[in-house]
Amino acid sequence: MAEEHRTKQVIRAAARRLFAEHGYNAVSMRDIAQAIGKQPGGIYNHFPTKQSILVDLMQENLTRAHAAVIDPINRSAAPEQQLEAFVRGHVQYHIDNPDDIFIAYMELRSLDPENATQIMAERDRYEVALRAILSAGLRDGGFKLSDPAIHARSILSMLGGVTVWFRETGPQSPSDVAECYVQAALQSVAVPYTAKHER
Amino acid sequence: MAEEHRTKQVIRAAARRLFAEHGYNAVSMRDIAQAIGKQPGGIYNHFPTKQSILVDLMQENLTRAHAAVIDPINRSAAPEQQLEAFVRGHVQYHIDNPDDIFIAYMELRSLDPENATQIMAERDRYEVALRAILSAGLRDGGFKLSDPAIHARSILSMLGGVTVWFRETGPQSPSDVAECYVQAALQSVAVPYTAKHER
DNA sequence: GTCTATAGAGCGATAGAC
DNA sequence: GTCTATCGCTCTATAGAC
Repeated sequence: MAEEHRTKQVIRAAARRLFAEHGYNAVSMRDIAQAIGKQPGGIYNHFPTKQSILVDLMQENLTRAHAAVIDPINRSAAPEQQLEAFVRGHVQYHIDNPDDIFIAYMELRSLDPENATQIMAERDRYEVALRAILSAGLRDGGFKLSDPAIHARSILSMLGGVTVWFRETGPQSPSDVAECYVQAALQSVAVPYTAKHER
Repeated sequence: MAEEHRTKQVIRAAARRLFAEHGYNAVSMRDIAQAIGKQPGGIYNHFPTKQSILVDLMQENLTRAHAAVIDPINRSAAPEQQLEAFVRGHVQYHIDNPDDIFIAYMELRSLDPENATQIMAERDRYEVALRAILSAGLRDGGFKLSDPAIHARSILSMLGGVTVWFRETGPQSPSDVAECYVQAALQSVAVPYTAKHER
């Protein structure tokens, strides 16, 4: 990967923080310029439009999330273990990248139509990966669920909430939080009245 | 006056729809005026500022949600039944009022500080009600959970996701969705967590 | 109570010096 | 690549006719 200009990275960092805190529409190019100690016009040497900054941040986030959560999952392991790995990685990524996650959830509607289509297509790849795990568990009898698509969205919705309140809580460590969600996710698809699987 | 009241309600309905669709900051007074077939200046005969429209919508939503979900719960019933009633009412209210719910989640940061404090205080009353149910279930042994505060937020986060995707799904009826969430919520507090050893 | 008209401020984006 | 300066536009809110 080519080394990118330092100023561009500084702009990214400032925009990420400001977009997450105030929302894309509430942040002006002047705000970003002030945050990095430069003049507003200079930003256009690195990004052609304000919208392009948002698209850049969202694309980079999706690429990193897929690499951090989906790619490491052992696709030949049992579905229960795959789901546990997914939940753990997902929660950890959310905790490690709260601003990117917040932007991803909140600013889809701030994208121009063509950009929104592209970002949502990339986003779908993430949900498809979870759905594949649930479908595998449904086929081999390890999971009990009515519809993999519904449960995939239910789990993602539940997991998505972690960034809403994690910063507000005090003594819970990231692994505590991940443990709580792993339990909830596995239970939500668990087969009742069966012996616990061996570990 | 009846005429005044009617116009104010029309403004509310238009603002609710537009704020939910595009976000508070992306909607102008001109947009609202155009949506109701009036001129922008006339809106100020009914609301002193644009912000006051948002506050009005959020307050009304919280009042209605509390009346529809919390108030009907039988506080002398078993915690399991109270939790089920809460989840069912909560999901139903979300399905019935998607725009209000979306605004409540997305536009807290668009509020001026004093308005945000007031709205969040009212919001807390809702979470406190759920926490009381979980604590009651913890005391009488019906629930097994580590921390009512954590599980209350976990459940609310999970339930909050329903409006994100419910419109996108096809054949599921509201009662199907409520059933799915009732099961997930009850399971998340009804099964004891068995700590797993580190590998 | 709704209209027309506009004030005053802030916006994204551009031009050109250096 | 950053600066100064500014264009053209949109915004919230107000003033005053009717």
